[in-house]
Amino acid sequence: MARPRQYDPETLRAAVVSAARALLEEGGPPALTARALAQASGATSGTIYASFGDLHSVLIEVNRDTFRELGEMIDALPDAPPEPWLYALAEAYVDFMLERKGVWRGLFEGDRVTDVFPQWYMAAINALLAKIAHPIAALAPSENAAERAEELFISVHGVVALAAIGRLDMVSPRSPKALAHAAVNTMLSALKEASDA
Amino acid sequence: MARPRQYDPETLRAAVVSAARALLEEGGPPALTARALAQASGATSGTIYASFGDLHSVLIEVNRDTFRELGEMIDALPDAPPEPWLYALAEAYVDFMLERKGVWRGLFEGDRVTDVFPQWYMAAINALLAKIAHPIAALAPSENAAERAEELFISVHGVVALAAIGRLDMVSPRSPKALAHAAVNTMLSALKEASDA
DNA sequence: ATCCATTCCTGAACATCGTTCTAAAATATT
DNA sequence: AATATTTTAGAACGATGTTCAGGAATGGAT
Repeated sequence: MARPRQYDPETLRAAVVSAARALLEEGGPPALTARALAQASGATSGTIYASFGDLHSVLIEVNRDTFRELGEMIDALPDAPPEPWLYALAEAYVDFMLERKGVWRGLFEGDRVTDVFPQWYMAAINALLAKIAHPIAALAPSENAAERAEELFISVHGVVALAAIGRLDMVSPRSPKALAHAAVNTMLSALKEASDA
Repeated sequence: MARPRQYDPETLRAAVVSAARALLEEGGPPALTARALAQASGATSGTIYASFGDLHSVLIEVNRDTFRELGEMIDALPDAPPEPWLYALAEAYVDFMLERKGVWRGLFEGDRVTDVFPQWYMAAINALLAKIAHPIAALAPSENAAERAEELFISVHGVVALAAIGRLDMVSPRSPKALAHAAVNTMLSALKEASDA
């Protein structure tokens, strides 16, 4: 007793999110406009708003996808002893994010709009931190691995943050990967120094 | 033989830059609009455009001011031995930037619009890096102090980057200052480990 | 078979944005 | 006084996110 749906909701959602990712990669957050999204996904802006509420929600959905992919990427890393695995994780993380500069900017630019982030958002971050903490705990049992993991993540984040917006060269001529490697190396050296003392 | 200037150019420039800083602090880059700037500075948007060319140039001038203030702040730090001085620098840097979150966002968000940054821009960054490298060189003469300085800056940048957009709490419950302190501590430990070996 | 209630979808409309540009304003010179 | 010249004001343009009035399309009721 109503006009039938012209778009399968899930298909539409997927098409919009996929188009959003493409737009983000093309021109960063400013390129993620309602009209461009409508054009690229085949629906009209009104339909997108009916489905997502606003543009920011589209971005959130892109981020959800990105976190899922990041998790899969990490799970696919080959097993290795703690030290090489940590290097591999850091470099893979850098590669992952810098292949998605536009998405990265969507994740980290702009106002924090919600006080409380979605549960899956925090879960994804905590999973990543736990994966960093694990080899650290193995290497330095007397250290607070969770804290060291936070610090290491933040260091690598600094590298990616500058690289993603094309400003890393203002600080260092080295590549993002080399700097991420150095960050891991510094943390590992510090862990050794702590256990020496 | 012409209509007299209604605004002293330098006064106007200063008023606009000052208004721009206030708007940035109020609401971040999105609040830096031509019309709000006109309202707050007493001139009209047309006059601002005649003087600055575009809004991005206003932002650049705000950044110039900020770099100048940052330099003055660092120069005013009390003398101290290398280690405590480095801790003091890191914490002062964090304070400085987090007192200026809006300005910080203006500095690091958005597209890189120019391939080549103004000379004073790079000079300011290099001066900061040199000031970090100096105590490192004193502590670990066998190390590449310039590279270690780049790495330490990037780590602290990671802290500030997350804190400035209100997302540090997603990664760590610790304060920005505590995390900056930890970054310095980790670097110092790594330097010691390197000279031990 | 016709009509209606219901739902879906489109696209025009609104306020605001950066930016441009036409004219008005205001003086110095002729 | 008239004109030339420069400065300023603000309307105008295209684009933005978002809303919403109304057209489109069906199932059920008559």
